[in-house]
Amino acid sequence: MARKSATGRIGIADVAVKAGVSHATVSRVMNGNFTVDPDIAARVRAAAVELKYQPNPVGRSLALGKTDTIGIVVPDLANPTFQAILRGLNRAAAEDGYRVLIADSFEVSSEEAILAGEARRRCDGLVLCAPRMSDAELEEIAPSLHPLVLINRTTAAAGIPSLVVDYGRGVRDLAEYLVGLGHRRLAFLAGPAGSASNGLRLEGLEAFKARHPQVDVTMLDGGSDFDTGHGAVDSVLASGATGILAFNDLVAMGLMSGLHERGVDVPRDISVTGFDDIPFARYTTPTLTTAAVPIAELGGQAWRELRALIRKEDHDAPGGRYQPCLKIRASSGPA
Amino acid sequence: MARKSATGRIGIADVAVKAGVSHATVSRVMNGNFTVDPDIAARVRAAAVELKYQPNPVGRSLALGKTDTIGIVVPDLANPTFQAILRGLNRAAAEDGYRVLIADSFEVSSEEAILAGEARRRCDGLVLCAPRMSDAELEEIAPSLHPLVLINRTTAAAGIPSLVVDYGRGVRDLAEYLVGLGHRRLAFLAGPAGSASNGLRLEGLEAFKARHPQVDVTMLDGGSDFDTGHGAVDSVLASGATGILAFNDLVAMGLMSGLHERGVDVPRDISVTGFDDIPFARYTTPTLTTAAVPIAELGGQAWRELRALIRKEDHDAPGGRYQPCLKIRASSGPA
DNA sequence: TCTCCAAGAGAAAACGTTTTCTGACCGAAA
DNA sequence: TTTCGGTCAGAAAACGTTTTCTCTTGGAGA
Repeated sequence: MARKSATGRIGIADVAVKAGVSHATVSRVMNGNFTVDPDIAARVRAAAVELKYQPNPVGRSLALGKTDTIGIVVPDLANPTFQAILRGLNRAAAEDGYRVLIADSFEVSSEEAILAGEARRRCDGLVLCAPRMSDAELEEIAPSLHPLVLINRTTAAAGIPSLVVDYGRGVRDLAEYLVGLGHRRLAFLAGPAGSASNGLRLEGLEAFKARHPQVDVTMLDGGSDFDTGHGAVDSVLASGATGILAFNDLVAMGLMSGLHERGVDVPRDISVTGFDDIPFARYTTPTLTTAAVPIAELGGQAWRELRALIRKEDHDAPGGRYQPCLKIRASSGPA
Repeated sequence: MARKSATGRIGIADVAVKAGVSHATVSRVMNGNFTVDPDIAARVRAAAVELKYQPNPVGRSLALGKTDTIGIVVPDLANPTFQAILRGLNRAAAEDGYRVLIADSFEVSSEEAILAGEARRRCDGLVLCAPRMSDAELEEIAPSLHPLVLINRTTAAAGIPSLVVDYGRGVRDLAEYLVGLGHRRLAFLAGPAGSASNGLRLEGLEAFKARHPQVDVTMLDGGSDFDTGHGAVDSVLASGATGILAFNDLVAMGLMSGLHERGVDVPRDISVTGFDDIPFARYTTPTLTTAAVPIAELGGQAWRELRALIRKEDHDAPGGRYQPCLKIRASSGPA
């Protein structure tokens, strides 16, 4: 009968006793060390199977100094973008035998640093997604979080790879596209004020305005979800714009829904564009013109960067800049 | 200057040396044990702050026999239902200071048991979401995973709380509703063959058919995503049904998109219903009639069940059955 | 036969905590 | 003055592994 340790679980000691060998030998056998006599190894394996021995990962982690786990900190798990990054990250990490621990800051930026630190200590590395904290704070804590990979944020701290989507370029491409269709009055339905990706979009729009002084671009306050778009119908109509650049696909969908309720036809009366190309964008009516970001791939790439850091490989060109790709669909048309 | 241990991190030993006390005393101070002289405690705290000491959770876990982490096993992280459960679970667990470790089986049911076992060993408890494994296998491994909470699956093994959504009831309600509108030919666009929740829906439909022998219900093969619905247009039209019960909202949306492309008007020509009431259901055109499941709440409840198990509280009425609630919207109308 | 070397297994240290046990010290009661 | 009891800090064990070090054994070469 299996003797149980204090915790009630079978430990390496139980196997050792059963097989009549030492702890060390059991450990060697379990780790495929070939300096063990085949007969003894077989005996140990038999004992392990019989006792249903499963190594305790916590003890293992302590001895090896690694957890085979990485952490991801996101501002909001409900956001499809972060969900996609998480998915890509988890898939890629799983292929290398790593697990993912979640930390959601629920958009409370003051908690982010503590949360990240705690997560980091339990893991071998960390992915920090679009942190809301200030540049100064990020730069200060970044070194203590190493190995660390940033997504949609950069920092001056050294040795921190950064994967960023070129939102500025994407929104500029969308604006150029609308102008090409003959639109002369555009409106930008902005995202959350503090958001770095919103800042990048604004920069892109500034560049656009510099090239097209004749085009009128109205800035409208916004947010990042359905309701934002749905609630922005009045201000959009009041702006007189015929081409609307929504912060993202969710906002665009909310807006289209609201416009539909008012009897405004998209794209005949107003063209609407989103951003992200979430899966649903293909299935709205009308289907949504947007800028596609290979977002799950971003998660996969984040893992590869992190893996290189964990393994201390120095690999070429850490970090990277992702170019969004225009998806022209039915929600946009001639002015 | 902070002396560094072999791993390069500051440990309790460094603080002890700095403050001129023993490990034990530092540990006591860090854990708010009041049997320590206030002067010494202050000295220890000062040393800890100066060295930026942060306790190593792995060492802590080993000593305490707990990780303050729970695991969740899902068949597919890309599925909005599981995302919502994860979100609810994570939020509720975070409020109690617990973290969530993800394990995605990618629908490979043969891997589920191993995955669950590995996840469990790193955590204090496990939530198993809609496992695809057989009843026999589930019953066999369930005891070894304790504390364990099941979602959308039950098992004969003792002491395992189970939170299930009454999909059968939901699909029956939807069917009754369509019949009430005058539909006499229905079609059910089924989900994945092995899925337990699909099984429950089928049971519900059987009950419905028993009550309405005059109604014709066609069964169509399906799946659980957009493309399934989109690709099912032909078979749906061929069935001659005027009321379509889609496996879930995603399938319904795909179907509506496909019907729209064919010029079939929903709900004038055909009524379509979904299941789940995902956030997007409110924003499709036409808005989607569906059965709402408080799915994120399910995640929260799963945490509370698990917490009770971890704390060894015996609480009343473990487990529970969730009744879907009809959301009548614009995708359904008179036959 | 003696020495040397290699192979292989056990003892013990290490990882970083918590906690029990032990012992020193001090004040109060006898 | 002695003893008892209580307080508080340090020593050491415990958690479950891995790994280094040490020791034994057997075989080969001189």
